[in-house]
Formats: sequence, structure tokens, C-alpha cells
Amino acid sequence: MPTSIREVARHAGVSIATVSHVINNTRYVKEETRKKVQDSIEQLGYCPNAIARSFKTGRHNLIAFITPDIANPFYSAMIEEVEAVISAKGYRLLICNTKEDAVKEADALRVLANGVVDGFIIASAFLSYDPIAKMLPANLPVIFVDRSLENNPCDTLLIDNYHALQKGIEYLIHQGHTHIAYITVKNQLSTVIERRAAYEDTMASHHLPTDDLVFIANPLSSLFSDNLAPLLREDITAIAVPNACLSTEVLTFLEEHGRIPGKDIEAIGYKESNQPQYINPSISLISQPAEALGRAAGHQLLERMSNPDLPTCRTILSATFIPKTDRHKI
Amino acid sequence: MPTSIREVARHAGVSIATVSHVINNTRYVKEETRKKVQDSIEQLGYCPNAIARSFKTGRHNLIAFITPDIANPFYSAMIEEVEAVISAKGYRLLICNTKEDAVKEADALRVLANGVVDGFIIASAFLSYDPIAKMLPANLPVIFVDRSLENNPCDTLLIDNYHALQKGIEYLIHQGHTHIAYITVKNQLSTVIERRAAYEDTMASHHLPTDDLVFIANPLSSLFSDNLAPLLREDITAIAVPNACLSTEVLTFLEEHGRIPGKDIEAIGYKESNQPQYINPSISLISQPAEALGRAAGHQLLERMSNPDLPTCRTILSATFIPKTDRHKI
DNA sequence: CAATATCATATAAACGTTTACCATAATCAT
DNA sequence: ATGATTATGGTAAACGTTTATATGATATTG
Repeated sequence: MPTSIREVARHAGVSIATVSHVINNTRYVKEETRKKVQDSIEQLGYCPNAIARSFKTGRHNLIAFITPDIANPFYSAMIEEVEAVISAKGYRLLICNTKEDAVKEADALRVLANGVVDGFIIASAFLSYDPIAKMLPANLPVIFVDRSLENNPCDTLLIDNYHALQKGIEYLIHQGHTHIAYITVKNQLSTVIERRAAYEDTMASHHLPTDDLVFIANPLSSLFSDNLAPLLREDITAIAVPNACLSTEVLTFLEEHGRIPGKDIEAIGYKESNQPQYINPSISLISQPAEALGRAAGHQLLERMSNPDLPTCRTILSATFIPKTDRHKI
Repeated sequence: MPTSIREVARHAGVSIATVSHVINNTRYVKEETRKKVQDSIEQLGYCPNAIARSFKTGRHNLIAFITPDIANPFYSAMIEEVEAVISAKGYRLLICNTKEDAVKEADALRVLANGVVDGFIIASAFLSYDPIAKMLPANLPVIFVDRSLENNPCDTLLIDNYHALQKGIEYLIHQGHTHIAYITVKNQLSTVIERRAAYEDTMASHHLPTDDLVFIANPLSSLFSDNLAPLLREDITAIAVPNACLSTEVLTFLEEHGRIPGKDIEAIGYKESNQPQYINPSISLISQPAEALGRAAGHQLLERMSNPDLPTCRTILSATFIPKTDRHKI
């Protein structure tokens, strides 16, 4: 049904080669001929078939960003920056939302990796590179971001989860807190593990026990409130969480139960994206450089595409701990 | 470089047809032969070229969602629902972020419309359908959402912006407010125009003047605070805004200048997405059915794809006005 | 004016698949 | 044993482009 280059050629009374050259400006065509061709294109409403073109040329100018959660401002901030970087070089960005589902991720990789996109930026739901390896053709440029995977030989850009939270916990300890609770989630993502390690290590290095202070909570579970109930214990005077989602959930829970964060109980939350006003202004925050990470990932991908022999890069961007007393500065 | 079906065929000592049939289960192949082929595929690490396949078959099982702002929870909520609906039917979703830039949108349409995707769902940055018409091949299923465009002959799913805000303004008026300010933005999007009309009509129908009560503000401008300054006027006792972004910006501005929303001044804000905790709990809200809109759009697109002759559909989903006194119900 | 250079366009192969059609071998019914 | 049927798999065309090569027309040169 869609008109092809052949029909345009016939209509204009020239060869398909000439039509192609007119469209792509890829060799000189006499003004008169060009005019004829352009008129025919206009009249027939011809649009080159992008698939056929990519198929033939092997180039597509398409990059895919695989995100585990499109609704998370951390990723949308990254996406915006990646897009800005690559679109300056003529690439377009496709976004795939996996909802933290490794199967969906595998699916997206399979469908896009062979012939559709020129490169990937992946915030993976997988814990190891091994299952991914099979579905990526050799030499397809891939950059991993935010989460580190076992056995991953590809360029990887991470955030220093450990030291930011370490600073945060030390801040609380220096303020005199000894019973600092930590809420975490059940999965084994590197970010989750690193943050929890930062909490436990820091507590331990100050000889503070954590045995009955770590709580696993799933905001989507109906047991969420039940699991959080111990937070209301009198001895707990401060609390930390490993991400922005839990931040808001836990803060809301505390408020609803009459413990005002920042007043009755100290807290460290996460701020993802540059929207500080969303978060209770009287708690301390950890701020992740989502934008910088996005830019770096975009640049690294372009580098990798233009030079496949580059040594593997591993970059760690530091996150910022913002004590509540500095909140006005952001 | 990537291995082709031909090499697999050679390696397995069969024809390419047989390989193709093994891969696609598209005709019977003797178990022994099938085994040989599968082994060869495994050994060579062969992956079918998705582009070549789509090119040949004309089917791709790909839908594109064009969003003006990936960071806006309203759209990410929609996206999640669209994805859920279409993925149940075997389609995958590509997301394109236009950043409210019609040029970027045109670009994305051009690149995806011819041969890449099987359908579009578009929240357009264009005000009219005319410039879009040229770049969409006839019969490509397209659903427009959220924003109405002039001259648009395609299926369109909208939200009833007018009546939700009308209810809100009437609520304020019934509470005795007479000087209700309205902040809006400069663009001509249908959503913006409809909401402003709702404000002005409702005020007028109660014989309340609006001459010096409408303010144009751009949150990204350095003049933002200047433009908002009149909001601090003593006579203004209530205020409404046309979207969630302005909601938070304006609420923050008011708080910073010592006028506590919900106490010193009444307000109607927008809540986009199911994250009520982000918004000051003591103001009234308008809640848009982003999820329902996403589901409806997904279904309509599937309908349209399976039956191109369906009469054009225009659906308007109502939004909910939530008086501050009902906030606990959400 | 012939020989050559340049300009403008056409012809056809190729990209990696899918699939309609054809071919052969094996099995079966008579 | 013959012909019909079934099982299995090969051949080649086609999808819509791009592009290397070929070709004819015109302009330029000595």
C-alpha cells in the first residue's frame, strides 16, 4: 500500500537510483530532474521506508535506553540528559520500560539488538551479565548504568552509593544517635546491597549494633504498614532508607503515626531528580547525580561507537549527602 | 560481522529455508534435522536480524508512544498502562520524548512511521493536525491522547479539563472567595486553553471579575518569582493553577513568602499520578485519570489495528475534583 | 574534427529474511 | 509392482532500499 521508490521513479520518468540520490543528496542531479522527482514525491505522498533503508545501510541512528522504571524521576532525569547528548550527534533515543522484570528486559534486548539499534544504555534488572551475554551480538556498543552486574565486561557507570550513605550515617552518629533504623527492600540489586553495607559497616565501625534495626519493607505489599510498625519504637531516634520511593512512603507513615520527621525523629532520605520541593524540607538527603550520569553515559556510548577498541571504562560518580542544615542551599 | 541465516544453513548442512522454519516453527522439520540446526545456531551464536525480518514480513509488533515530557508522572502513569494493555497482545512499546518540541516530534514520526512501528499513541506538541498529516502514511493506526488538535481526523482520547476545574472554582466560590487568582502558562495547548476557559467562565457566571487575577508564569524563567509576586496581594484569598508542575512551584513560592497554602490562602492544585503524598495535604486537588486514559488508548489502538474501518472515536474521560476535606479518601 | 573529459542517468546486485513452489524419498493402498 | 500420498526439505523470488558499475550525452581540448 505505501508507495515505493519504484513508483516515484516511474511517475517521474527516471530510474530508482536517481530518486534515491535526490532523496539522500548523495550525488549530483540536474536541477530539472531533481524538480521532477521532488514533484512526484510530493504528489504521491512518498515516504522512504525506514526499515528497508536501515536494513540496507546497516545504520539506523537509534539508541535504546533500558530503564527498570519509567516513573522513577531518577531515570527520567538520566534519560533527558542522554537524549540531549546523543541527539546533538544525530541519534534518536528509544526508551524501554522493563518494570524491574528481567524477562521483559531480555525481550527488549532480543528484539532491538539485532539490527534495530546502534547501541544500548542499560539500567539492568539482571544481577549477572551472563544471561545477557547471549543476546547481545559481539561489538554492539553497550553501556551499563547505575547498577553493577556480576561478570560484566562492558563499560559501566555507577554512583558511589556507599560513601554517600556512610557520610549520612556518620552525620547521625555525630549528632548523638545510637539507635538508627534502616529500612531496605528485598532484592539483591547492587545499589541496595551497597547502601545496606554502608549502613552496617558504618554502624559497626562505631560499635553500634544493628541487629534489631534493619527492616525489610515492600511499599507495594499490603503488609507494608505492619512491617514498618517497629519504627515507632521509643528507642529509635533516627532512620535511613535506600531510595526516594521508600523515603516518601516512610515519611508519610511516620507522620500519620504522629512522629514528625525532622522533629520527633531524624531521617535521611533520597532525593532523585531536581525536585527538592517534593521532599519534606526538614530531613537530610542524599542526592544522586542523575543528570551527570546520563550525560556521561551518553558520551561514553558515542565514544564506544566511534572507537570499539577503547579500553573498558568503569566510572563511579559520587553522590552528595546534604545535612538538613544545608537544605536551603539546593 | 553478525552471522546470517546462510551461515547457519551451511554449517548445519541444510537449506536456509529449513533454518528459517526451525526458527519460526512454521513447518514440520524432522527431529534430527531440527537438532542439527539448533546446534549450529547455538554454536555460531546466531541471532535473526530483526530488521531484515520486519522488512520482509511487514510486521514488527512495535508501538510507539510519543510523550512531550517523560519526566511528567502523568505521562509515565499512562505509559505503564498502555504497555500493560498492548504487551498482553504481544506488542512492545517504544517511548519517544519530544520535550514539547514539535520539531522533535515530527522527527520521531518521520523516522518511526515508515516501516518501524505498527501504530502510534501521541500526546502531541502540535496544535493542528495539518503538519502531521503529511508524515503519516495512510492507514497507519494513530491514537491521540490528552491534547486535542485542530482538524484532527484520528481517534482521540481526552480528559474533561473544563468541568473538573469548573467544579473546583465553584467550590471556592461557594466557600465565599471572590478574588480567586489563576496562574497559567503561555502556550496554546488545548489543555491549557480549556482550563483557563473553565476558570474564566465560572467566575463570569458568578459575576466575579478576573481582569487583574490571571497571571502568566513560566517556571523555567528567571522571572518566575517576579511574575508570581502579585499573588501575595492581600485581596487574593484563593488560587488555582492548571497543572501539577505549577502546583508545586506556586505552593513553594507561597510558603517561602509566608503564606501557608490551605491556611492563609486556599488553593486548587493538580495531582498527576497516584502519588498524593507529594502534594501539600491541605489543599484541594484535581485528579486526572492517567491510568484509565492509558488503558483506553491502548485498547483503542488495538481495536483500530484490527479493524481499520471502525468509525473514528472521540472519548472524553472525566477528571475528579477532590475538595481538601476529602483528601483523606485518596 | 577527433579524442577525451565531464556530466547525468540507468542498470543491476546486494542486504537477510520469509515463503510459495517444486523435488525427492519413503510409505501406503491396491 | 504400480501409482498415489505423505513426509521432508531445497530453490528462488520477493520485500524497498543503496550504491558500484556501466553508459550515453554533452562539453572541452589540441
